[in-house]
This record gives sequence, C-alpha cells and structure tokens, in this order.
Amino acid sequence: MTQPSVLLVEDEPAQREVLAYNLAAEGFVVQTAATGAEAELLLRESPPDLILLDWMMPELSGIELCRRIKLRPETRSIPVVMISARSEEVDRVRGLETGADDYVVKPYSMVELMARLRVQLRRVRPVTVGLVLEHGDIRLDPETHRVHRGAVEVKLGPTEFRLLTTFLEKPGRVFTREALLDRVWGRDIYVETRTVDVHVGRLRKALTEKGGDDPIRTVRGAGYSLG
Amino acid sequence: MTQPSVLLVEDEPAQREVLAYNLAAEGFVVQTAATGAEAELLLRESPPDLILLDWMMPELSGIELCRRIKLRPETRSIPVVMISARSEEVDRVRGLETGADDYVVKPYSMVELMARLRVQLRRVRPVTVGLVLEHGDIRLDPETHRVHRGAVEVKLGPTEFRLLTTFLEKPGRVFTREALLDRVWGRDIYVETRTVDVHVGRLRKALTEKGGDDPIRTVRGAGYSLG
DNA sequence: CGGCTTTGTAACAGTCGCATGACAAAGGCG
DNA sequence: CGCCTTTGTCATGCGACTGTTACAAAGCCG
Repeated sequence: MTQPSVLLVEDEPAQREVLAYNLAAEGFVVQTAATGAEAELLLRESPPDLILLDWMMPELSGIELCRRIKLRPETRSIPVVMISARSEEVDRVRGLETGADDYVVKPYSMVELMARLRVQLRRVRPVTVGLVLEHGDIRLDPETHRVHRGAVEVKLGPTEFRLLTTFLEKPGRVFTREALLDRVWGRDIYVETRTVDVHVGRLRKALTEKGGDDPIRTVRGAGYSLG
Repeated sequence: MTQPSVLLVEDEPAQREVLAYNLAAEGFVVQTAATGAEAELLLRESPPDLILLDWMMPELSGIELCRRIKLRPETRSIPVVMISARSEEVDRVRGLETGADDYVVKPYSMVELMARLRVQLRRVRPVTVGLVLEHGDIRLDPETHRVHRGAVEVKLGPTEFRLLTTFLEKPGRVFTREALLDRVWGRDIYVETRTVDVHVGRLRKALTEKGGDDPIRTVRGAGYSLG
C-alpha cells in the first residue's frame, strides 16, 4: 500500500517546519495547514490517515477543530493527536474528552511523538497488523468476510473462502490436496481427495467470472498454489 | 454487555487496590491479576474490553505480556495501556513499539489516566462517548434511545436496540453468533445460539418495514454484519 | 501416435444453515 | 389483577452449499 499521510495543523511557522521535516523523515506524506479553516478545507479534499493538531491557534482553536472533526461522521474515525503547551491536568483531560486520541505536552520528545503517531497509525492501517490478506489484485478481509478482485466484489461460499484464505497465507507455496484437506476441511474430517479439485475449480470460476486471469496454478502431481 | 470491562494487571497489592477502586468508580467491571500468568489465564476465559498493565512485575514482565497479547490474534485488538515508573524516552518508545496503545508514566494523575482509558474504550465501544452512531441512512442516538431510518423513526425492542448498537459500532465487520451473544446478551447468560437468528430477523423486519433495503448481511457459516 | 495418469467440470442428490411464523413464558405497567 | 410487550424456543420449509461420481480434456512417456 501507499505511504501513510498526515495532516499537520500548526500556526507557528518554525514549529511547523520542524514537525513537517520529522514527519517526512518518518515516512509520512505531509499536508500542512496554518489555520483551522485551512485544515477543514484540506480535510474535505483529501482525508489523511492521521491528524496532528496544535491546541493554541488563533481563530479556530485546536480543540474546537478537534470537536468538529469528531462530529462529522466522515472524519470521525481519523485519529487526532493533540500537541499543547497547556500541561495542566484539566487541559489534558479536556483535550482527550473532546475526542483527541492522544495528547502530548510541550516540550515533547520528538522520538516519543513519532512513536505515538505510529501507534495511532497501526489502528487505521490494519495491513500493518496483518489483518487484510492481499496478493496481486486479490484482497481478502477476514474481519468483514469480503473478497475483492480489483474493485469488484467476489462472492464466495464458506469453503471457497477458507480455501482462498489458506492460499493467501502463503502465496506461491504449493499445497498438496492432503494439506488443503487438513487446513480447509479440518484434521479429522474424511472427504475424497478429488473434492479439492472441485472446490478449486469453483474458486477459480468465482475469481475469473468478472474478468481477470486465473490466479491459481495447478502443479501436476503435487497440488495447487496461488500465483 | 452494558458495563465495560477491564483487566488490571499489577503485582503491588496497594496500587492494585487503588486502581481497582477508581476503575470501579469509573463504571468498569474490574478483573484483577497479580501476575502475568494469571492475566493470561483470565484473558482466555473472558477477554475484557481493555487491559491496564504495569510494566514492572516479577516473572513475566508487563512488556513481555503486552507482546504476547499483541501476538495472539484473539487478543490483538484489545487496547493495552501500560503504566510504568520508567520515564526514560527509550522506555516509553519501547513500550509503545511493543504494541501498547498508550503509555502512562508514574506518578500519574488518576483523572488523566481514567480519561486515557476512556479514549481507548471508545475505540472498542464508540457508543460510550454518547455520540450518534450512523451508517448509511440509519441513525442511532444512544442518549435518547431513538433510531431513525432516513427521516422516519424506527421502533425497536431493547434487545434489537442493543443488537443494532453492536452492529453500528463496527459496520461491515462480521459478528459470529457467539460474539453477539456475548455483547448483546451478556457474558454468562445462556441462550440458544439460534435465538440470535430470530432477533436479527426482528431487527430486519423493523428496519425494512417502512421501506428500504435490508442493511444486514448474512454470512453463511460465519454470522451477520451491517452493510 | 497410442496408452496411461492426472486434472477439469457438469450434474445430482443429500445435507446443512438460515428465515419465518407460531407460541408460551416472563416482565412491565396501569 | 389483567393487558400488552418482549423474549426465547421450536417446527417447518426453502434454498444454498457440498461431496461424489462420471466423463471429457490435458499432460506425460514410450
């Protein structure tokens, strides 16, 4: 997948530059905004993976912006990390109550801030947690139980779903029919070996129905593999 | 289902008591463990919504336990908040890198700690924030206990209401019947798995009565999901 | 090119999972 | 108390999914 993106909202130019530099070094695509209004505009155009927000800003304050972000359903799920010079307990709690996902007090350690951003990021990008299985243009999300080939959804029965899951766990690896029976059907269920063929056939049909090459390779005398 | 649960892992009895007291006052159902091993046992039996973890513990250290929690797929998504007397930057970063979702340094403000726990909790249970849950044209207000489909109000029984709430907390995600029984009916209530079917049916009927497509998806062999 | 093995696939019957309607029990409320 | 709503369970029926088989097609080898 592509680079993670972050929206940096900070009115003070010097601070902005330092942060932007570090964020870029960290591998983020950085968008910057100097005011809350500017930030809201950018949010509508291209929602980032993450928002880094300074509390103290003229006009629209960071906390008010945070509140607005968490009010709109489209932006609600974007993590907001708030930075502030206000170190009082009440302020920190208020920031967190307003919907901020983390609150970092100035002066902060840049290394720790980056670590905290990565924490937020791994929430949004389950890929890094290894949740979504991908290979080529095939994407399988175990959480939603959905399979996509490019943009179109592929409808699979339970067995074909498990079969594809197995293949996606080790793309390229050849699975014998016995190994597939073990993993897909279960250790102590007895079914004919040839049944695997039929289900592989059905999986192939489902995957190629809406166009696209057959991603499953038959290895004569051995079994099947993905790609 | 109503009360959120937290697993408190702390070897020092005095600390444990203070924390447990505050957590209970905050509305949590508190499970406590004095050692890492004990914690792992409890995790298997009844996974909590949240884990509060002291770094310094004899035998299995907090950080090692955290690593293990994040390694197992079944517990990976449970937020872990780590408490530690180790305030060095390297330690904080290490804690966060290991998979902790937040890192609080002793001595901490109890109020802030609770605020941070609430932040983690609303990831898992968005409803506790009291914000309106939305998906498509379905809108659920936890405050007023009202559900709307577009402009028209939908009347639901208590069980259907909790069911829809659960679905709305993670739209798209497939919930097994067991997971729904856990969340909607409660951890230790015994009802037939098939009862879920009936209530999903009732929820469907209520949602589609005044027109509109069926928003609930049946995933054969797995469970149900919203959208 | 035949003969043999291995794989692809259509067809079919059986099974399993799910939706639905009915019903009795429990609970809430005037 | 009696009415009404809600709840959990069951029986039934339908349809999707599954495993098997039979036969066609493809690969391999002399």
